[in-house]
Amino acid sequence: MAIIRNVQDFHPDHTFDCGQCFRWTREEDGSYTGIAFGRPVNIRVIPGKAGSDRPEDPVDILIENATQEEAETLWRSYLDLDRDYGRIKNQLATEDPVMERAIRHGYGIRILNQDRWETILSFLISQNNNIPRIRGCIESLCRHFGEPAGEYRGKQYYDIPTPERLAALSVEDLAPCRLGYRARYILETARQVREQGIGDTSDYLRSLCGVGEKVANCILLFSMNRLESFPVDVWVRRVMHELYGIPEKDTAAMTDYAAKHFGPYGGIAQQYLFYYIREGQETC
DNA sequence: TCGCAGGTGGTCG
DNA sequence: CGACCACCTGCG
Repeated sequence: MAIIRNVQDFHPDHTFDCGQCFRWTREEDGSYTGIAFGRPVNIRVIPGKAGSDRPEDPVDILIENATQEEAETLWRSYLDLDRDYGRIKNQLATEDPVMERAIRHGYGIRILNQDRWETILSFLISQNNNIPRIRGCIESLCRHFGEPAGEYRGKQYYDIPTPERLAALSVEDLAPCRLGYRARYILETARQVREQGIGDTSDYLRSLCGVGEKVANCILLFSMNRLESFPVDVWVRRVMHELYGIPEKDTAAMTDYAAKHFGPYGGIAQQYLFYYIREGQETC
């Protein structure tokens, strides 16, 4: 058991359920179990020194199945704990009552620093799909083709399958994962990554089969520290239309608005808005 | 039965 | 270019 003390602006519900990740599961006690760095862990928070539990009070983060050293070297960075979200939130909420409300809703959101290949696969699968099925597809892909990553709390975990492993498969091999037409995207992308390596630019991502503007922005934001990236999906489109008055189908105008008003933190703003608008739905 | 779900690629005009 | 539209699959 490891502990990271005195953390502000972090809430597991907000961070793990704001749509950026698909392999974390909420437990009965409000903690989350998931896997990264090839290691399943459970993460929960307890009140910090202050003892109360107002949103602005610091908490201690408990990480089960990790050493204290792993917590400091891996998980602190994964959870983006060294960034000053308080300052970013103030900046975003200034003269923006919509954003102020959204931030009050998801005050504990942090942008995870996820594995790039996992993020590519995840958001290839996410297109034209719903969240429960996305999670099922990824789970199935790992179970069928990923390396065992150990047992935890009575459940066997598996890593995300490597590009090399997937590149050697056929669409028939992937059929049990029920990926639909995305199976071809995954195979072609895996083969391109095997041939060319995994690139680190927006243009590279866009060159992958099945990666368009939205998915590329998700990959940049969730795994490459590009916090200005502003993925425009149907939900964000809805917010930008209903709450900011931008024409429903004008993606470019939404992107421009984000660049102008949210600047270097467009992606963080996107997560507050996404979490805010989706809360009203309660579909998943 | 049919539309829809965190889009993309292909095909028109 | 910009505006359609098909697309696997499973659920309501």
